Amino acid sequence: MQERNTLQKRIVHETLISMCNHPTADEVVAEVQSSYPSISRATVYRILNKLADSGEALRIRINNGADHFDHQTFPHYHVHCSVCGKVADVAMPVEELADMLSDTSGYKILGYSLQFDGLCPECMKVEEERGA
Amino acid sequence: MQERNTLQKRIVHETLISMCNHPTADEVVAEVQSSYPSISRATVYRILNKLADSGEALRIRINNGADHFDHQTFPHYHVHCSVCGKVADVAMPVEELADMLSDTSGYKILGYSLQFDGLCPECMKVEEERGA
DNA sequence: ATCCTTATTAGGATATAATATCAATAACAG
DNA sequence: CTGTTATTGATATTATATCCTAATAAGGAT
Repeated sequence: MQERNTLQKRIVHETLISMCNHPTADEVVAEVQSSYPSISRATVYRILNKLADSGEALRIRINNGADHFDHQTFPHYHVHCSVCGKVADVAMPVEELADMLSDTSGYKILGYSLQFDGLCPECMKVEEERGA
Repeated sequence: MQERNTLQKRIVHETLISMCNHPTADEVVAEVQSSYPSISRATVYRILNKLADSGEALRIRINNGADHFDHQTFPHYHVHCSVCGKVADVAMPVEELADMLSDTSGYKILGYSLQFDGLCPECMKVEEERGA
């Protein structure tokens, strides 16, 4: 048996979808528990991680703070306000985006960070050998 | 008096520059303390933050792990191996980079995350009012 | 060179975020 | 319905980073 459909998974995912402000894991916990007090923090964290790992949600890492989650999975980017911490969507091609953002969005862009995740050649080799 | 040139600042910055593996703050602490045991963790963290905030270093946030630092400040990006955790540089224009990376680098790209930091219009307003 | 002001530091305590542990629960295949 | 085992709840623990405070020292003024 591989994976089970539990009430908790459905509730956490639906709650995330209903929240449009790029909530942190703890904000999702609070929202879930407002309707289902018996669902534990560990469960919400576990399910959010699974959603992020499987590509059903995005995890957004912010300097000096908790991870935020986004149920929108189409390719897009995020702006994070250094003062109030709000996270907002950006839906544009990325080249020279920082400048465009400064010019057109009203944001004052101070910096950005792009990061790819995946397997390096060495680890892919190991994975293949384990699988074969 | 605005800012003071301390031995600690020089040592931390020089140590970061000498480390080419995108070290975490704790790795910088260990390296610094191997030569200067009296320099405290809090000091190294403070100085690394200051370097990142002033643009003299880059902070790279990684899912499920500590921040990494990079003394190279020219615009470039990073690949993070999900298995071994290594961080490597990417020096290419970013459009459709994920696909290019998969094809040419030997990495298997599973996802990426781009994030801008700055001030949102509301916070800029507040800042301006405070300054005026 | 010496004094003064105050930015900075050392070291430990504390805060915060996320994960590990493990017994109890419940999904679902047979 | 039953058995297997993935999943959960609750809490402990870890990991990462910051806060706090007295002591130190940078660098301007004398």
